[in-house]
Amino acid sequence: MGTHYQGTKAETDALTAYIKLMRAAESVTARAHTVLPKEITLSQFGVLEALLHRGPLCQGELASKLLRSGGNVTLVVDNLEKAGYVLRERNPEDRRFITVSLTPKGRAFIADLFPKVAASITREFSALSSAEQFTLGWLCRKLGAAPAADPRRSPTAEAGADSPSAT
Amino acid sequence: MGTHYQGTKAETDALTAYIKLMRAAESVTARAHTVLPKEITLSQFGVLEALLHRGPLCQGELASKLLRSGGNVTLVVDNLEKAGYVLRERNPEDRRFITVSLTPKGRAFIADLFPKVAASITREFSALSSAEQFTLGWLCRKLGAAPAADPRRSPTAEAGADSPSAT
DNA sequence: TAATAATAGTTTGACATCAAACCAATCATT
DNA sequence: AATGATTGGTTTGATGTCAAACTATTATTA
Repeated sequence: MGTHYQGTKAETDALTAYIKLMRAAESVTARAHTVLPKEITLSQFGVLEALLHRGPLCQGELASKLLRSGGNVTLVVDNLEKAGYVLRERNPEDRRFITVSLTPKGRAFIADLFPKVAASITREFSALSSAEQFTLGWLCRKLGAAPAADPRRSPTAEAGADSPSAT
Repeated sequence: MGTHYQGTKAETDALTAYIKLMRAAESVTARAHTVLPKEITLSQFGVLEALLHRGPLCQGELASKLLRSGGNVTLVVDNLEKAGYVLRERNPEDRRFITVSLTPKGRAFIADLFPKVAASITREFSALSSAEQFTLGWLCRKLGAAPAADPRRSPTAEAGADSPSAT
């Protein structure tokens, strides 16, 4: 999103902030990503991390935690299952649900890996002071939450879980 | 990235800020995305916008502006070419380069569309004051730029173009 | 109870994305 | 000029991603 565009001040301000937001998100993710071993992807990491910190979940819950479509979760869980990191079990109460849980192998793997990723992200954020990190989080929160006074928005990326201990 | 993880304060601070950063980037993009007509994708929009505001570019330049791999640009340009929005021309000076430019159809399309997307993003950012937008941009800039005192980083997402009128 | 929602997951088709292997053109060095 | 290295693009194979159509299961309701 360039600013070779002659709009109002409000527009150039917003676009300028937007491109920086996107660059920061992409850069930090790309750099944090480098600590992942090659046998796992970022999406797979996300699923394993959710299972580690929240316990077994059904696929719909995973989809809403990760802000991804159901079809996407089906595929990512497929790949994790093939790799032996997770287990699928039909819920006998309501056979529509499938509970996904970590295998011992998966648990050992993610329990070892997560602290490394956390350290990596912490290292990235050390470019900002604690107060700056807080300010950034606060501004992002306002931005992400904003229903933005407009109807007809995509359903995707609208489920909550944005507060501190909530992922 | 949850915070059901008991790490140091620096870690929980960084992770908390990180998840908010990612949520904000995803939410804003998803919502801004909804103004795109269904015949175009976000990636294709990115290429057209770059060509509109910077003129014809070769694929390598597009890749570095958009922080994408060369192979990716090849595909996205393929699809834009099929749709009749862009044109590929070998550079006669140096036949390794391929110059990508907008067709009249492509130019009319993106010239009409861009202001709508700009307005949409501006609407999203109206959740923040002008000063807050500036602060957010400044913090994101520090974060995105940060070489983070660590070697062995991925080459991807490292090419500059982060300042105001620079995309 | 039978017909009809609604819900959870899967499948499909199109596009995106990367890394790695590859090809073609140019440059560098001798 | 010939060899070798570099550079720009393409192809391939694996994964991710969505929306939309589909299946199976449960809930509603007539």
